[in-house]
Amino acid sequence: MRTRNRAEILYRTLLSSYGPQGWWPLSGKYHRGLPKTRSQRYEICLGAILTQNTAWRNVDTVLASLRQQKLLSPKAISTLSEKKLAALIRSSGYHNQKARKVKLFTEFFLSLRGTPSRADLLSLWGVGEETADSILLYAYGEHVFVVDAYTRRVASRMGLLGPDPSYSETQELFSQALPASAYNEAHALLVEHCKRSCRVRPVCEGCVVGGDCGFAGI
DNA sequence: CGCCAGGTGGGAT
DNA sequence: ATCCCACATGGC
Repeated sequence: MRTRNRAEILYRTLLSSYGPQGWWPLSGKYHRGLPKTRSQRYEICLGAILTQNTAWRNVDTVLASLRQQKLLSPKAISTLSEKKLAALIRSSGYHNQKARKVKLFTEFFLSLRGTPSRADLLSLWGVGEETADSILLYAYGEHVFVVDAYTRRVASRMGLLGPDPSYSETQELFSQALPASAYNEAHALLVEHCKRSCRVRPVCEGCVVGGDCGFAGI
């Protein structure tokens, strides 16, 4: 299908233009490949929750601060009260809700053996589709394509999908267009692309996608 | 200073 | 199923 082909071309264009992104970012550095330790895995999960509708910069501040206070571990978090935790993660926004989410997730994480199922993740209060898929892909190396607001924006503006595409149809498009080994990199590249060019108020000048996007821009 | 950021859950339609 | 809204801080 032509749409699939264009999605694949988009990925190749972004990769050759921006280079490999080396995701998931951990506090203070970037991490390539699967997390090596349980601690890194936990940090990725925490970041996935804290970054919900929030700029990564604000999340990074929180993670670095938790790390410095030796609180960046499931056991340490589990000993904190929800109120204490909320104060510690304040600058990531929605801190009251997120404190509850993190507490619930942490209990889940401590009881985990091996890789969680998507359904188990989704059953947790505060874990929706994007967060579940981010955790599966970046913390556990499962071959799941992560859809976020950026992914939908690009796909929609390029005419790969209609306006306001659903999570599942967006996921299906990219899942079928790309090899599973590229899911990790593709998501990271789409984020980078939207930060540089495909913003809410698009900066079409200098956009690497150029002619393959019919979006009029501003 | 208003806009925007790697969403989610709950309630109404 | 699909809208609509609350949730909150920080940087540009």
